[in-house]
Amino acid sequence: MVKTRFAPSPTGYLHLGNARTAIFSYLFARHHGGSFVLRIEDTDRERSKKEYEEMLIEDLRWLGLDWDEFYRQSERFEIYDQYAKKLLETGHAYPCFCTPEELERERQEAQRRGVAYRYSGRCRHLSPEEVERLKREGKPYTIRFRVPDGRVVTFNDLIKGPIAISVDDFGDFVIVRSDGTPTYNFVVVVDDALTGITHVIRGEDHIPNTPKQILIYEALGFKVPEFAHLPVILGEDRSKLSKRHGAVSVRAYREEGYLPEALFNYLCLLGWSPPEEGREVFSKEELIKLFDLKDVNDSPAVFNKEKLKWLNGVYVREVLPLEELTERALPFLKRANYELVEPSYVKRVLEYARDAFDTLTEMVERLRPFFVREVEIDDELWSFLEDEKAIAALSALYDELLNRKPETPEEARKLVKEVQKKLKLKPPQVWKPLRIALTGETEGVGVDLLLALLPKEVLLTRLRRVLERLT
RNA sequence: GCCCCCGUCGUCUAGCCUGGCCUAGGACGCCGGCCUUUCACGCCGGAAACGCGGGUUCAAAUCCCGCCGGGGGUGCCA
Repeated sequence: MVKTRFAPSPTGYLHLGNARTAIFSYLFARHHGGSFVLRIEDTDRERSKKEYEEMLIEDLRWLGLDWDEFYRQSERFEIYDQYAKKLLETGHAYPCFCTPEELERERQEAQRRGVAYRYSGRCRHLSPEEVERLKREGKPYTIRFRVPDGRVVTFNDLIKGPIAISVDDFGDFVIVRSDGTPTYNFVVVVDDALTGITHVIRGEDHIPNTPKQILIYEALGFKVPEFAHLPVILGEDRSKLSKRHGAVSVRAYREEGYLPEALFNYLCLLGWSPPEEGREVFSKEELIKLFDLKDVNDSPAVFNKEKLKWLNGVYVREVLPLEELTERALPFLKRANYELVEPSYVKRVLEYARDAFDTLTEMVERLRPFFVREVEIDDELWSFLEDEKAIAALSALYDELLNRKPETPEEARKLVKEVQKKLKLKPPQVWKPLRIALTGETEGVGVDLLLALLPKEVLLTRLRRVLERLT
C-alpha cells in the first residue's frame, strides 16, 4: 500500500512551496488509495514553536488536507536513541569528540585551499579505550555516521530520473548532536522506515541529502523507499520564493480573501499538468483521480499571483455554489463593519454581483454600495450632479421609486429607460448621475443591480440627500 | 570552488521517452474589437517561445556533445 507523508518543521507559517509539496504528497497517496501522514519535524528545539505547529495544522486543514496519522519527532527521542545505539554497535557510526571550533578551522582551511570541505574523519579510528577515557573526562561528543569510502549512491527519482552522487562529496556526518538530540538526516530515515513510508515526496533541495539517507537505510537494514523530488517554486526574479517576493504564506492568501479550493487548484498547476489538455479548473476529487507523479514537470516554476487571482475569480463566479460563496463572504463583510450584512440579503446580492470581483477582499471594496447605508460623494463629483438635466433625472427617478421599487434588474432598467425617454435624455445622462448619487463612484457594479437589490428606504435616502443638497 | 538539478511565448504549461502529424497547441497577463449605464464579467481576434554552437539524420523542440544561463546543496538547520 502506498503511504506518503508531509513533514514540516514548525518554524514559521506554512509556505506556499511547502503547501504544494503537502498537496502533491496527499494527492499521490489518495490517488493510490493509500494513507497520508503528517509529521512535525521539531528536533531543533531552538527554533521549533508550538504556535507555529498549530498554525501549520490549521492552514493545512483550511486547504482541505486530512491525514491518517500524526506525530511529533520530539516525542520519539527514545526510538532514535535506540537506532543510534544500533549504528554504534554495528560500527556504522562512531563518537566524535571534535569541537565546533576545530571543525570550523578545518572548514576554513578547506575553503582557503579551494577544496571541497568534508570532515577529516579524525575521530574515526579512536580506540575503544580512548573513547572510554574521553567520555569519562566528560568531553562532549557527537555521533557521526561512517560513510563508506568511494561509494557512488544511485537512486531513480520518480520525477528527475536516475541520479548518482558520489559519497566523496561529503564526509562522515553528524547523526546525534552533542546535546544528545538526533539530526534531520538520521531521524527522517528512522521515521520513514518505521512508519512504512513507501514514497518520499519532497522539495528538490533535499536531493543532496538523499544519498546520506540511503546509506543509513542500508546500514539499518531498512527497505529504501521511492523518492520523488519536486522542483522548487520561484519568485518573479527566478530565485527561490521567499518573503522578499511578498506574500508567500498560505495564511496571507487566506487573509487576502483567496478561496482554499482555488489556491489548492492553482498550486497543483504549478509543476503538474493534467493528462487531458486544455482544462485547468479541477476539484480536489478530480485531482485525486487524475494526479500522477509522471505528469509533474521537472523544471522550477515561477509563482504567478495574477493567474492565481484569475483562478480565484473563476471559483468565485462559477465554481462555488451560491450558498457556499455567501458563507465565505460573510466574515469579510462583517470585518469591514458594513451595516447591511444580513445572510439572505448578502446571498441575493452575490447572486447578481459575484462576477464583479476575484477575491473576497476585492468584494469588500467593489460591493461596498450594497452594504453601507450612506455613501460619500467627493466634491469633484458633485459637479456632475450640479446640472439641470441630472437634477431633473434624479428627482424624476426619486418620484418613480417612491411607489415603484423595482424587484429585478430588468424592471430597474425598464424604469430608468422610461424616465430617460420621458425627459428626452441620452442613457448616460441619467445613468451617470444616478450612479454617482447612489455610490459616490463613477464606475462599479451595475446601477440596475443597486436599484433592484438595495432596500427601498436606503435607496430613497441616498437620493433624497443628494436632491436636498442640490436644490 | 566543488557536487547536484533545470533551460519551449513575459508567466504556468503541452509536445521530448517512441525524431516527420509543430506553419510549436492551451491558459494567465498584454493589445484590439464586440456587448454596454461605467468598471468588470462574457464573447471574438491579435502580438508573443523551442538559450547558443556543433554534430547524427532525408528530416531535430524532440537524439548526442560542448558552451552559456538559472536554481539548489555544500551545518552539531530542516
